[in-house]
Amino acid sequence: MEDQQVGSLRFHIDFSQPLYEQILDQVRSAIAKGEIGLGDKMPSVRELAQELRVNPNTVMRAYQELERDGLTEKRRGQGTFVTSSPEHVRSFRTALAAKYIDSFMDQMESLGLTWNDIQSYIEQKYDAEEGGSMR
Amino acid sequence: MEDQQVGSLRFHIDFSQPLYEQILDQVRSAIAKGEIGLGDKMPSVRELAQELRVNPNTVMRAYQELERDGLTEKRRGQGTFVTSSPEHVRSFRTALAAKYIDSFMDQMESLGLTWNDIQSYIEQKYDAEEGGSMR
DNA sequence: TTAGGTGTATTAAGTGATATAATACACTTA
DNA sequence: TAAGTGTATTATATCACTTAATACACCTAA
Repeated sequence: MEDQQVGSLRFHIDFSQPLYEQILDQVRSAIAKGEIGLGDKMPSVRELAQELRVNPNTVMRAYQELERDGLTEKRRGQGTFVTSSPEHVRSFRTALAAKYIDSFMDQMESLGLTWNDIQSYIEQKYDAEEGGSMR
Repeated sequence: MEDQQVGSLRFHIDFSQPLYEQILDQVRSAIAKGEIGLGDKMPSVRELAQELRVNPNTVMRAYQELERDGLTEKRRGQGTFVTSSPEHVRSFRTALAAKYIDSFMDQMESLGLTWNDIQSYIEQKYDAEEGGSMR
């Protein structure tokens, strides 16, 4: 699949998952990682839809979820903007991470794996170090 | 939701996910954790369908996937049995765990979390210890 | 004031995954 | 032979997802 750049946002869209979900995840990621700055203007619904060759309603769905998450704010007639509140980003990131981690731990438990099993695998595969990043 | 016991298998089925997927996951888990023994007979397609109040085709779909995974074997006219090969179970468990872990690490990376962030959260929440289990 | 860009809402339609239902067939065991 | 296996087929229904075509209220800049 091909990557697409729209403003400061990068997208890789395929058909493995719902389109609105991929848009949602990738914008979330960009905000969480600071690839798009606090207060920055997002692409308009119509523009992003056109760039990604997707229906405006599909982009809308992703944008509405982003606002519910507190990651964006809308200004009538002006557009959609990334929240200016670092706390909003931080708390959302924490909550989502917790959700992912809990779900992951349930999966591991269902396979009968211990925490040490997981650590072994990860440290071996990702070569994690004290204080290092994951890559 | 209510739990159901069918032979040595426990099920909790709800409507949060596809039915065949829940059946699949829960049988996998039972095999991986040894809750149902190697070589044991599984409930028949019709019996399990009746117990879970689900269509036989839905159980069939889960059973076919289990066989593709190498976790079960079918004997014509006799029924479906858990594989007698510990290696099959072990290799499947390893492969599935790797898939889960990789997907999880991608999620964490998308939120900009480091391996240490994850460790801190888990050790705090699950109170993991050296050599201990996850619960 | 006007023109064009915002987000939003509505209605209609199509597709695919999921699930149910009813039925039939080949095979094995007792 | 009878009953229990897995399997296959056909039809139907529902729901999530997506597209399409419009329309409306709001804001900004010319």
